[in-house]
Amino acid sequence: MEESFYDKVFRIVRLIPKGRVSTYGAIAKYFGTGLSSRMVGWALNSSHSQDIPVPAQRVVNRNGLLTGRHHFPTPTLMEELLISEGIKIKENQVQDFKKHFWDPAVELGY
DNA sequence: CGTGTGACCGGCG
DNA sequence: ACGCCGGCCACAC
Repeated sequence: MEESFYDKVFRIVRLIPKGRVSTYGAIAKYFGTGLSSRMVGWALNSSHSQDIPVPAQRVVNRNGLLTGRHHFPTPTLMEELLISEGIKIKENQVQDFKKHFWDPAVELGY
């Protein structure tokens, strides 16, 4: 069973530690510069269909903005989850985003 | 089989 | 500094 490109994305997202956040671009880059960031968000669009919960709330755009919050069951759920993990959110924006940033290419060692 | 779309990113005017 | 445009790959219709 080869894992689809979705499963790879889900796996990386699940590897994001609690209290950390990552970006679509960072994950896409981890796959290789060939993959565009759009694919990451698109894959996450199917995350709801996965039996294994995917912490998609930890994935934000490079601005630290919770762009994907509209795709959650409730638009406030994403913010609530991040706050619940100790991340501070202000106006749909991650505070100290750079400090909470988790880069798979670095943390996982490329 | 071709077109459109998508939770983005980076470059250029 | 800001706004607009193209690119990039995968999947659905």
